[in-house]
Amino acid sequence: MARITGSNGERTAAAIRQAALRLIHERGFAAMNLRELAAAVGISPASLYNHMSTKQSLLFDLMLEHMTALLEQTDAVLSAAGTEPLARLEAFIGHHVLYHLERKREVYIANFELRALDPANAARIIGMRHDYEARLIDLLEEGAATGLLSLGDARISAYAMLAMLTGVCTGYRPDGRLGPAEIVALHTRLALEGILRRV
Amino acid sequence: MARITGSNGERTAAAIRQAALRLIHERGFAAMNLRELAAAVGISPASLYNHMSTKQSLLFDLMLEHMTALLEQTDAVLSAAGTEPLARLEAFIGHHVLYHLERKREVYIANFELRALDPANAARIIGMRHDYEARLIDLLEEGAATGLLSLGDARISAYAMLAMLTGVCTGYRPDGRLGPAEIVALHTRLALEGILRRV
DNA sequence: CTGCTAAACGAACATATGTTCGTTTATCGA
DNA sequence: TCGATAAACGAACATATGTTCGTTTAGCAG
Repeated sequence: MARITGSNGERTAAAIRQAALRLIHERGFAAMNLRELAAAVGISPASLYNHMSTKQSLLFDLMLEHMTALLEQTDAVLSAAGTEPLARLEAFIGHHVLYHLERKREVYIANFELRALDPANAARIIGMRHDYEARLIDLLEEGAATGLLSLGDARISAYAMLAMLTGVCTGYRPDGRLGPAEIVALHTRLALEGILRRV
Repeated sequence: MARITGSNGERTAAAIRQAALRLIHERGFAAMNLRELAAAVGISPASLYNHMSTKQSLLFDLMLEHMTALLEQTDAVLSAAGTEPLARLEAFIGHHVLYHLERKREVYIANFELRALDPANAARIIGMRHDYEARLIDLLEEGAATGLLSLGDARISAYAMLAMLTGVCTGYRPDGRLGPAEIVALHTRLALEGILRRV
């Protein structure tokens, strides 16, 4: 066979990325094979290489796109949130939850397939993750400095919050009992106030 | 070659389990190959099969042992904690964190390699996980019923707490800044009271 | 129209990987 | 002491998998 009528590079590349997200999320990167990916896209395994250089670079590109978008969106949201510490913190939490609900596959992959990356690629993604964590740590320290927050340790608190806010999205189903807005509200309150009744 | 002087089935089986825990944790189940596992144990790939039936059953056995221990220990701890809701909840949290610090590899594997299990095996592990989650949900509802806790939703709160308490252990280093006791204390407080200053 | 490039294909290669087989020898109960 | 069993080995098998190659044809700029 040869080139297919109506074929379009951009469209195929996007289809590959979408299918790869789904398959890596379902099976894991190592367990996903390129024949299966090609079949999901509807092309032959060889044709994948018209749109990517290696399996490894496919994974890296997916992660890089995700981390870039996450950082950019976060900065935009914080800029729009003004200067009041509590508002900024709530803006961060709200955006984090919504983003993680919306792009749960990217998030899952970026969190759990780091070990599948070459060391150099992994270092780059880890660096971006640290940048993201630093945003929250700064917010917490800001809040502690103004007396708004009471932290045992800003870094530990940040990690715990991120673990909670991220982990919960893993179980999210779009057709579930709760909508995104309710999930944001519940988790904002959990993070800020815990579960103990205020007296 | 043939049987090695001093060889002992129990010892080799234990060494396989330990090495498998390490390798699966480092690389993921699909990315761990049996030649590497055998080399880590110091035997030939073929010899692995004197101690396990398939690669799949090795994974399942590791997960089953972990979930069984987790459930048994939890029940023991709760039995010892008496009847006071807050004490029981703190006992659960304390045990959860300590167990997850101590056996972080098992925990990580049980959480993230479910998809590598055969459907029947996965169903069994998922059932045990639900049992575990039910313990916490019960504790939260107990606490809410007595007015101790103020929950938006017991199930969501339970998932969020577990995500936080489990996720944080992923980053734990035995040689780190904080000891287990401090980590327990910080996270108990985070879960119960959040980060907002009490007024 | 025409030719260059993009985008697809089938086929094959080299290697990796789970597993089995036949064999060998240490261990241990009778 | 002796035989059954346990526990190891090297070698091989069948298959899976990432990737490359040469070829073919659609799309599009000139």
